This record gives sequence, structure tokens and C-alpha cells, in this order.
Amino acid sequence: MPQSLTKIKKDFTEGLSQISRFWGFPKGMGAIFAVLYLSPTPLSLDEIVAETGLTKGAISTEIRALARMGLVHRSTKLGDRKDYYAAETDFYAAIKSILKERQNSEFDRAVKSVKAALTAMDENWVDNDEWKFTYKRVQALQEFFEAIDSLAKAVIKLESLGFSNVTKILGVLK
Amino acid sequence: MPQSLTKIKKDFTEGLSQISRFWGFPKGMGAIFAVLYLSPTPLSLDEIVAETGLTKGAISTEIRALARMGLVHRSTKLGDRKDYYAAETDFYAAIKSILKERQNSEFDRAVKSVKAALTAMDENWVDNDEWKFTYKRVQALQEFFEAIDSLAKAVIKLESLGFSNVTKILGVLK
DNA sequence: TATTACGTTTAGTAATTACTAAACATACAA
DNA sequence: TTGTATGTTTAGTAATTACTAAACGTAATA
Repeated sequence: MPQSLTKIKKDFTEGLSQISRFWGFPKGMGAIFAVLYLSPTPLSLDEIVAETGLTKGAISTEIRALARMGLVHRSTKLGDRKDYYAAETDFYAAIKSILKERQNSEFDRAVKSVKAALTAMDENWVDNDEWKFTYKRVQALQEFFEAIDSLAKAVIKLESLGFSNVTKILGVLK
Repeated sequence: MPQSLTKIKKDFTEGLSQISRFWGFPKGMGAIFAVLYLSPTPLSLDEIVAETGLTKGAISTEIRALARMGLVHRSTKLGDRKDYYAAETDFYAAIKSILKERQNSEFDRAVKSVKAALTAMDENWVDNDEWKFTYKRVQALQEFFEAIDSLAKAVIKLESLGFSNVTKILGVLK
């Protein structure tokens, strides 16, 4: 008694929804991606409504976020005014795209505020132990962020982040 | 007119709070870590209450999460029944610890559900195009997750993930 | 110009999450 | 044993976030 494709798709979609939530995105976002990812052809907004049960409004805003991250692509058909959406299937490309997006994010602003704390201290140095201690700690964190940042930038620069590169990294880490 | 240390600490704490939120943790968690990180000595619960303005209850639960991730350490003093908390200052160690924690998480369960979808399809194969298409897609995602997972595992295995290793990785990616 | 077929925005609601205040548990001290 | 100093749990509230329903804008078509 074979499990129906419908059931499998549903389970898969639920799985991605949870993964989405885990990363702090709405679970609906994961569901939208899953539906597109399992569709052989690009889907229109209304088709996504039908598949996910979400409303047009929600999908409209969330799919824009997905597009900004490079996880879905919007296309049109000649003589059809609907938009059609397809999932990005090259996940390595998606990672690059997400990392790029990250650069202008709230996160980066916060990271910069650590850097700012450091320069603020530089500019009006007070020579006591507490001051020195604080400085060192802030500096250490800043350096850590910088390391992470150069990693991210290195990944962005790769033309392709395929399995070969991942394998290389694994090799070095041995 | 030098910026006071208090002001700098406050800014720093706010920065970490935002970073914490960005990663889907409560902002209070970032604040707690920041306060501990900038303290030369371990702090008691009540001292953290004083510094952050949060209540004991909140701190109690959130600091447990931080400890589970290896971002703070609990200690005691002889003849003093308070607990004292200090921030982990080796961020690379913290990353390892967080990755380990992740292994048993909700995330991992979700990832496994993708693998499960795959085996479910294996076990009662239907030989038509839609089925094949779906199988391929699910399989591709599963392989991607596996690549990520081996990376994570490789990092966990390193005795130390210092700057040298990061530099090595950067070298390979050139 | 009016109508239709779409996507977007908006205002409000539901659901979730972070947090508080206070009761509780525990261990030590008197 | 009672009281006191601690950390934890719980029940409820505040704040945030995800989502809906419906109004809106716009461009193509009649």
C-alpha cells in the first residue's frame, strides 16, 4: 500500500516549515518554498494559495522576501499577466545570495556598533585597569566578527560553491 | 569630554541584544551575555538582575539556555551559596558547543524528516515521471543538508578552531 | 471609459514568544 | 524546627510577529 505522493509532499512541506521556523523565518515561508520546490513548473500566486492555504497577501509579502534572498525566482509568460514563481534549486547559489543580503541587514548594523564602541574608546582613552579590561574584551569580540565576516566574503566571491569546494574545506579541516 | 565607560557598556549591550534577536534568540539573552562578557569577575544572579533590569525568573531560564550552548559557565564559591556566572571568551569553542547542541535539536529532527521522505519513496517506488521528479528534488535537498552536516561535524571534531584554521579555510577558498 | 484580472498594501486579529510577579522548592543557619 | 537566602517553576501579561480579509492600485482588455 504505497504512500501517496500527496502525503509525501505534505510531510516534506511540514519539514521545511519547521526548518524555516528554526532559522527565525515564518513557517509559511518554508511552506511556500517547499511547494515551489516540488513543482515541476513555476506556479502562480493563486496556485500557491491553493497549495498552501495561505492568503494572497501573505504570500505576496513572503515571496518577496524569498526572492530577495535568491531562493525563488519570478517569471512571466507572454500574453499572461500572472507572475510565476519557481524555487532556486542551486542551494549553494542561494547561500551566496543570502550572505550578500545579510551584508546590509540589521545584523551588520549591530556588528558595526561593536566596532563603533571600540573606536569610541580609542578616541578618548582613559588609562585604568577597568578601561583596559573592557577594551580588550570588546576588541576580542570585534576580531571574531571580522573573522566570520571574511569567511562570508570569501564564500560570496567564489564563482561556484559546489561540492568540490566543500570537499576541499573538509580536507583542510582534517 | 570622554564617553563614560557606563555609556560604552550600555551601547555594547544593546548591540549584542540586537545580534541575539537577529539569530532568533530573545534580546534579553544577548544582554545577559554582554553583561557577563564585560565583567572582570563572575556575577551572581542578583547582580545580573541589577545590571540588566530583567527579573530573576527570566535570567534563570535564559542563562540555562546560554549554559547549554556553552556561552556561559556556572561556578560557585566556597562558603557562599550563590551561583556565579561568567561568559565564555573563546568564541570558537562556543561555536563548537553550539553546533553540538544543534545535533539534538528541533532542526535536526526536521532535517531527518526530509531523509525519511526519501526512504518512504524508496520503499514503495512508483514508476512515473511525477514520482521521479519529486524523488530527485527531495534527494538533492537531502544531499545539501548532508554536506552542511559534514561541515558541522568536521568543525566539531577540531581540537581548536582558532584563527589558523579560519585562515587555512580562507586559503583554500581563494 | 468601464471592466477585469491580477499583485500590493493596510488595518485589524490570532498566535506566539518574552517577560514579570509571585508562589514554590531546597538547603543551610540559627 | 523555623527562618532565611538562594534558584526554579508557574500562571498570567505585554510585546511581537504571522497572518487574514478586504480595500486599493494598475495595466490590459473590451
